[in-house]
Amino acid sequence: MSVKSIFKTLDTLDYFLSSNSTQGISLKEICDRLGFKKSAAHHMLSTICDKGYLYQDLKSKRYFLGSKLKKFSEVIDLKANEFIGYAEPFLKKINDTTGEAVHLASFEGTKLITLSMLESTHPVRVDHGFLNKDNAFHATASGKAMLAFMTEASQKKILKGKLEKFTNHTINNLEQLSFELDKINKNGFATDDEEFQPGVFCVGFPIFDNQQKPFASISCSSPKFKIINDKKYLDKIKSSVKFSAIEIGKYFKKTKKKGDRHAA
Amino acid sequence: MSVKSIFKTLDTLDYFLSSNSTQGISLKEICDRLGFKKSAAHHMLSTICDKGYLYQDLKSKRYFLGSKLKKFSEVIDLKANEFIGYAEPFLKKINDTTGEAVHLASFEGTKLITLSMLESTHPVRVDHGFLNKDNAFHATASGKAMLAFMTEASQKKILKGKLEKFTNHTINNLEQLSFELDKINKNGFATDDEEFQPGVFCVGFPIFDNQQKPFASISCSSPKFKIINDKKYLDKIKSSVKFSAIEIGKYFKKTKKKGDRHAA
DNA sequence: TAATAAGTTTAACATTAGTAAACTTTGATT
DNA sequence: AATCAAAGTTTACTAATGTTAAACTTATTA
Repeated sequence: MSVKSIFKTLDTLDYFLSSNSTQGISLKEICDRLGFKKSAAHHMLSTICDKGYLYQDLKSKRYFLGSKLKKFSEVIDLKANEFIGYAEPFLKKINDTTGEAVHLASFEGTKLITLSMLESTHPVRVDHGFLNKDNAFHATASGKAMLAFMTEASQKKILKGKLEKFTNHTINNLEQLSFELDKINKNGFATDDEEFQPGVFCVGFPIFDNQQKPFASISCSSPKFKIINDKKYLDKIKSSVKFSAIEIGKYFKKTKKKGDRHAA
Repeated sequence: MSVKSIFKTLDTLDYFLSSNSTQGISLKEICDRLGFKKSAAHHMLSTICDKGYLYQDLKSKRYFLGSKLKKFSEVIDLKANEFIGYAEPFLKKINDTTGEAVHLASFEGTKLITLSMLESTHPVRVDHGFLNKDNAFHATASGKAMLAFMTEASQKKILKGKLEKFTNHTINNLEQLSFELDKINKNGFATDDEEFQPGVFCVGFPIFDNQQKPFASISCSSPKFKIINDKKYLDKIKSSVKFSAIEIGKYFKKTKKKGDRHAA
C-alpha cells in the first residue's frame, strides 16, 4: 500500500529539489505543476512548514527549502563519499581512454543510484546523467552487472513488480532476464544494448566488496553506431572498464571494511 | 489544519536525523520510539522508500537515510553560507573576549534558526546548542532582538498561537511582550533573563540587511550568577556583542545584496 | 525443530485528508 | 484613493483514505 498524502508531500519536496529558483515557489505554482487543489496544498504545505522542512516567507508568502534539510547531508554515509573519492581517478581513466560517458552506480534497497559520473568528451554525446534510473535495474548495464551477482532473494525483491519497458529493446520478461543474468554472471560483465535509451550501448562491470558481494558497478556508454562501425571499439571499452572495476575493488581489500549499508 | 500522516512522516525523518546509528533503524524501533502501530508504520515507510528518502536494506530489513536527501544540501541557500563565513571571525572575537557561548541566529518564516555557534570555554558552561529554539522567538535574546525591529505584521504572524512558557521567567503574554519589544527597539538590543533556560542570561543584538530589515542576530549566553556578582561583566559582554553585530552588518553594505530569503 | 519475534499483507472500518465555498489579503488598474 | 482580480487562507462537511487488527510470512534463537 502506498500512502497518498505522503507521496504528494515528497513529490512536493522533489519539486523544490528540481526547481532552481532562489525566489521560492508560490502556492499557485505548486498547484499548477503538481495538480493539487489549492486548499489541500495549503494544508499540506503548512504541515511541512510546521516541521521545518520548508518555510514560507512572511512577506511574499512564497515557499522555500528549510535549512533543516541541509542537516541530512552531514549525517549521511560518509563511507560512500570515501569510496567515491577512491573510485574517481579510475573513472577518469576510462573517460580519458574512451572519451565516453562513465557512471559509477550502486543501490539503496531496490533502487539503482548514481554515485558519480563523467560526461562524454566527444562532440556527439549520449546518455544524460540527470535521467532517473531508480527503477532501471533491469534495463541498464550498471544495474544488471550488480544484479547478476546477488543472491536470488535479493534479485527477486528488486525485480518484483512490473519491469518498465524503456525502449523496445528493454528486457521486461522475468524468464528472459533470468537467462540474461546467468550469462552476465558467467561472463563477468553486462551490456545494455539500447535497453534503456535508444541508440545507446553500455558496458558494465561489477565491483565487489570484501565479502564478494556486489557493492557498486561502473559503466561506459557509447553511441550504438560506433560499436557497429568499429568492431574493436567495444573491446577497447570493455578492457578499460574491466581494469578500473578491478582497481576500484581493491578499495575494500585496502580498507578491510565491508560495504556497510548493503547486505545483498 | 495539520495533516497527521505528513506530520508522522516528517517526525520519522527527524528521528533518522537525530539517531546516529550507522546500522540503520528497525521497524520495531521506529514504532517503539515514535509510538506507531507496526502495520501503519510499515505502510508509511514503504511509501517513503518508494520516493527514495529512505531505503530498506534487502537483507537486514533495517531502514537508512536515502542519498536523495544529500542532494538538498547542494541546492539550499549558498548565500547564507557566505554570510556565515563572513560572520564567523566576529563570533570568535566575542568568544575570545568573554569566553562565553556565542550564537548566530536567523529565521525562516516564523521559526528561529541557529546559523552558527561557539561553545563556552569556561569550566562552568551553560546553554546547549542542540536545544531546539524553533518556537522560542519570544523567549530568547536572539529572537527578541530581531522581532523588535520587524513590521507589526511580521511580529503578529510569528507570535500567533500560544507563547510557550519555557521557564517561569518566560514572557508568555502578548501585552507584556509588546512592551518589552518596544524597549528593545529603543535600546537597540535584547536580553534574556532566564527566559529560555533557568540560570542563563543572554544579550542579543540584531544584524540588519541593506534595507534596514533584521536579517540575523548574535547573542552571548552566560551564567546568571556571573552577571549578578560582577556588575561590569554585563557591560563587557554588551559592548563586545554590539561591536561584532555592527561589523557583521557591514557584510550587506559590502556585497550590496539584500537578505534574499527574508522580506520581514 | 519448535518457538518466538520481527516484518509483511490484507480487507474492513473509522478517521482524516480533500473538497468547495466563503473569506481575507495583496497588488494592479483606473 | 477606490475598485477589481488574483492569490492565499480558513472552515466545516463528507467521501476517500489511512489505520487497525488479525492472519500470514520470514528470520532468529533455543
